[in-house]
Amino acid sequence: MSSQYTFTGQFTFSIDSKNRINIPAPLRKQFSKKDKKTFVVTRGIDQCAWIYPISEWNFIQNELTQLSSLSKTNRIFLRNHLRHANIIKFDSQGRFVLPQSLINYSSIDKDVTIIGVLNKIEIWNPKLLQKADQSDEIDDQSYEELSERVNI
Amino acid sequence: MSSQYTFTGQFTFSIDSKNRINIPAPLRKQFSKKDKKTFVVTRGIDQCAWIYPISEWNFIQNELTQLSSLSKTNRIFLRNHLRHANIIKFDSQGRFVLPQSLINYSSIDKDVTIIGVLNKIEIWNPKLLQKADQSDEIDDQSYEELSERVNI
DNA sequence: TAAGATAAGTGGTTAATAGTGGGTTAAATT
DNA sequence: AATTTAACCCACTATTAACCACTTATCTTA
Repeated sequence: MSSQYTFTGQFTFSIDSKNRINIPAPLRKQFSKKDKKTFVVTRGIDQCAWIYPISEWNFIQNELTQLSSLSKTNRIFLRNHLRHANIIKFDSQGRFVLPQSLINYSSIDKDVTIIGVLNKIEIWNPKLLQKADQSDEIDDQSYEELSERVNI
Repeated sequence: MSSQYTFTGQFTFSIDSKNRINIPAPLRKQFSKKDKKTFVVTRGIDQCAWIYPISEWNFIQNELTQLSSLSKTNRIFLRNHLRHANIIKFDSQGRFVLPQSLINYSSIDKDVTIIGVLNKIEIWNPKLLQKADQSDEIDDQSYEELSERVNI
């Protein structure tokens, strides 16, 4: 199933004294009415925060409800993926407050880089993103594997 | 069948001198009118307490009645999951008293971490949760298996 | 190209709500 | 009947969310 969202682009904004971050207008405009300015911020797998529009998140959540809590692996997985998920709305100016736990997790200081990655938005400390950019090279072998799945 | 409840997020509160714990407002708001502030607190499989809204609990109970008591595993499982279940309502401030037996079981002292895990809420001693977080790593093999079932 | 108009980003203030503590009354237990 | 326990109510404080205002940037149109 493919998403209705196709976030792209990169923006650098600042986080204010009340921990509010502005969602760049080009991304914000994509939010459909049915999502009512609502989204989920959670831990990314890398050292950043992820934002999913609520309808996207609901889709993921539906898959998670299939996992029984009798399995230990499932319990750990569910706990750690759900407890960091915050349901949030952006205000009339298009901002939201980034929870302190996520500020810590992604080592965000004053400036943030916001990038669109198809069905989600990522919030980075600019320096960490730059570092990840340099170190996280994709090797040729992985590119070969990707080429079989994605036709660019 | 999927639940109407989709609890998420993490909150750290304190338990007061009368053993009352506040249910975080974002979670409390989800309670539907038909559940009338009523829920079941019981032992979690890990060292924590689990909270199910009463309608969720009724659904689980239905599933449990399918298990034959001829099986020893079933007998033990049923016994241990049913005998610690307390039906409770939260007060007009949104608090409830956590039974002493569950305080002991989950080694709760002064602070508690409350996390939403879809159809249930977990109550933890913050230190134990942190410890569980560190020790309960999911190995690569399990991640592989999960990846075939959940597309995140 | 310049000026006006519109939208975007940033900052602060106020009002509502959430969390916490304690006290009083009703109920239950011994 | 007395003591303990649990439910209910009231009140204070801190945090959060809604609101208002200003500046900067971008787009439009003359």
